Amino acid sequence: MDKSKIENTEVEILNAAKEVFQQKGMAGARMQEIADKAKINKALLHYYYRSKQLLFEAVFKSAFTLLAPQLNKVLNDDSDLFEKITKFTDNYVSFVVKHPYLPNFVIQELNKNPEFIQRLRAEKHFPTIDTFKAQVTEAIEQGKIRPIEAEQLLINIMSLNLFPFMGEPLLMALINVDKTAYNKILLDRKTQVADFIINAIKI
Amino acid sequence: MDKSKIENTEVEILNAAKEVFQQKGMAGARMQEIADKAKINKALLHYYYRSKQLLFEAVFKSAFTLLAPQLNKVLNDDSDLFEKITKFTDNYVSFVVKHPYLPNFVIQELNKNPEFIQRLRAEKHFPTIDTFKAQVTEAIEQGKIRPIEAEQLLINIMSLNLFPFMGEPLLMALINVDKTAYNKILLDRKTQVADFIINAIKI
DNA sequence: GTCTATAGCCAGATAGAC
DNA sequence: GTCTATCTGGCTATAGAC
Repeated sequence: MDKSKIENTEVEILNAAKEVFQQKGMAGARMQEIADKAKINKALLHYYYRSKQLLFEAVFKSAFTLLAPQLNKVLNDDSDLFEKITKFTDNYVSFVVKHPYLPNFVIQELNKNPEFIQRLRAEKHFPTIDTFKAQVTEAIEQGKIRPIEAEQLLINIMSLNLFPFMGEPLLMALINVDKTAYNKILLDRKTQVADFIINAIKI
Repeated sequence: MDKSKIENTEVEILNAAKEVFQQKGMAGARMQEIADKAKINKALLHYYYRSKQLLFEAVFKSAFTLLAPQLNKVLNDDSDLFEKITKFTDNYVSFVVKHPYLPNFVIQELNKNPEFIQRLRAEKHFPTIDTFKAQVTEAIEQGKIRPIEAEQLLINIMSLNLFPFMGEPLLMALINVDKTAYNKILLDRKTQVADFIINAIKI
């Protein structure tokens, strides 16, 4: 009744594969390392997933499925605009603490295979900007925020939230702090990023 | 007197290697592809650079040497704070148009080899935050901008400028536009990003 | 389903002719 | 300096025993 007995081999492999692929990417990942992490042998990887490519695709799909709802919190949650921004920046930091390599993995592999987008778009729950756009337009008309294109605002929100994690080593070097101090800075962003954005747009 | 006759083989190789490494990363790059691009054979790559690792390091160093002065424009240019932000966001877009894969390459390889930072720090012209920090502190004391930590402001400036390029496929999908429309949006950011930041901090 | 052993391929690196 | 040919190791994938 141990948890590891309940989870079957297929799941063990997928979890190990997530770790390795997300840290090393498709090109850098090694089937041997995944097998070692899953405490099985290489042959079993192929028994369950046929090829490295298919195992990778399972990992990628799973990663995107986890990331998409996070992004959707800005786009298709029906709370007030400022509240959404506040909740999103708070939530997102917590999400990345749990899955530190995931967003960067998704973005890098999308960069290398832009055609993945076509396939993802077919899935249900693929985020769309329409609701967010209407909300921004309305807030502008009501004089609540300065005029700004919804697309630009969305890019800004995403940038301010995703980049501090993706660019961590570079940013740590630039601001000249160690990992502990940098983590403190990231936690502060849970509230500071929303304040920054709201200050930028509110009238 | 053709340009390609003046440039020697070593430079041709480095240029080809830049293209391949910056697009595919260390793990994904192939020596054969670099040789093909440089219109020479694989043996010559080793003749000039000994190994893939050393060729990669030459490319990485060259890339960082190009990127560092760009980042320094925010940190150690002695113009006024608002003016710096404006100039930086304008310049940076132009820079990435010329070197589309470079910033992402540097960041990804730093993520995979955080120890590179130690070596880079030894170089002269490594960007430091001190001047920028003093400038932010002063602007706050003078009541020109709201209180904000210089580190957070720097992270915000970097995020808003670097991420729209690194996350292009993801952002294109989210805001549901094609490459042409997205490029237009990026060009608009030349001025919009600075406005956004200044609105966020000015009193 | 899980293992060991190995086939087969591909990439980095080298030898040696010119 | 530049080439062709080849070595060597490592990696994906499969065969086949249990």
